[in-house]
Amino acid sequence: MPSDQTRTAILAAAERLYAERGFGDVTLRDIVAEANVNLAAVNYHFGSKDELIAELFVTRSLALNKERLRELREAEEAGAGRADIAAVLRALVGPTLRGCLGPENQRSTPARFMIRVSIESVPAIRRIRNREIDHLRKFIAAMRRSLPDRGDVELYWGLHFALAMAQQTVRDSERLAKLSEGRCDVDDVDDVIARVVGVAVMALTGAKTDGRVPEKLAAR
Amino acid sequence: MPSDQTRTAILAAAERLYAERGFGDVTLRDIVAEANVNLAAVNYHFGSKDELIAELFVTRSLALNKERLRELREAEEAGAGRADIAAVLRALVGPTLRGCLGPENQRSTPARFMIRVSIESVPAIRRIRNREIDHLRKFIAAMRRSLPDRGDVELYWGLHFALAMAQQTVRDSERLAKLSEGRCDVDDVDDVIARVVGVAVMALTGAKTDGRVPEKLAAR
DNA sequence: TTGCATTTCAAACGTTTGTATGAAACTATC
DNA sequence: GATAGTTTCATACAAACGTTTGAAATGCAA
Repeated sequence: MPSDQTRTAILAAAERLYAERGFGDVTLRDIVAEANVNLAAVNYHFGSKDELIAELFVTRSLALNKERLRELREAEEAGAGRADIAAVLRALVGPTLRGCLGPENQRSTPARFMIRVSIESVPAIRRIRNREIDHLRKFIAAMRRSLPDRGDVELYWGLHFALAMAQQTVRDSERLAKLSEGRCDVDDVDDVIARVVGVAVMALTGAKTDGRVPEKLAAR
Repeated sequence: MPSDQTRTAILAAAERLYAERGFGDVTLRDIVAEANVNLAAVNYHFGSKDELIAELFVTRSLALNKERLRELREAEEAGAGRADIAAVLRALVGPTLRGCLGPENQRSTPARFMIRVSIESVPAIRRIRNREIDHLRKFIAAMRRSLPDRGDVELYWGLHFALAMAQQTVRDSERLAKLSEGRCDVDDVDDVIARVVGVAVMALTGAKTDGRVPEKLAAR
């Protein structure tokens, strides 16, 4: 069995650097310096730089999808098969928002890496991204169960807008903070989630809700 | 007076290539080939690659802001100083959406270039982007006039979400098209604008509207 | 220990990048 | 049409990049 100590160090270092500085200006030499391994190690263990990026993306993508689906299942069980639409949307945008916002020290590198992916879109990743569609379809199905009288087109737009608001909030939280002179608190993760979900629910139903987690669920 | 024929050719070629393929993989040699000028011309006329990008961005940024403000002024005049909130938001997101969506042949290179800027965020541009805040503040002011009983924090979030939905729609219209199997028509620009504005208005007021241009205005 | 496979390492390779150079071509003024 | 200023051009340059190489080091079974 091959020792994968070096492999793991490279993956961790690469993810950290990509999350921080983006793909554009992180070189293999940066990565191996951060990981304290030899330059040739990347090509030895992964074949090429692109394959390293691809492996990182696939791993994190599967993990994010899994967490989203876990929360979705939880929501559907709580609603006896017909989840509250707000809960479905929380399962969709919650994992990303929780991982990327909040106090500096508790933001997760994986979540910030995934945001980089959504920002920069390098060729190595663009080729694999198709599986995302199938994943999102599961959420469309859940939304359909939750709002059976809405047309599919409305559901697509609702999901699209929910993801848009969530992603843009992580991507450009700085601009919002500057614009509002700090009065929009993007570190209050629960508030941000409630806002995004609230607006998305209104987009889908026309009714006003606050998008917050109901007491009975939030208590657990 | 120096002839700026070469200058103009370079600017046009660079904008086209950047809009199409992004900053990441467009080299100076690509640009001069497209513009049919010598390699050294870029450094002669612009000083460096970064200064070329910066000039492009500043030009287009000013033009976009100008068009937005023109539509905003039009909306405020139509409302006698107190514009309909939907009209304010249309002035904000309309120019970008109209330039980037719709039939292939009528999409504008400048608009697609600006979207690239918002996607990739190269260092050369990140340094200049601060002026954007001041521009957005003018829209906040207009929104405040339009909805005087809303708190500023709500206005900030509303503007943020409106821009988020608009930008994500242009950035990833392909995913929405695939997800919906073509049933969300992102080429119907007026419909997209109405949806984005409609949701943003609901986010701001809690009331449902269709976000469409009122007949009396649409007729002009 | 011996022998073999795996892993590390320093060094180099071939490209590609943005930029610099100096001569040639062009333009306009006198 | 000679001169000075501007622009073009082929070419070169140094730096940075991902990748390759072959030898040294290491791990492990016999």
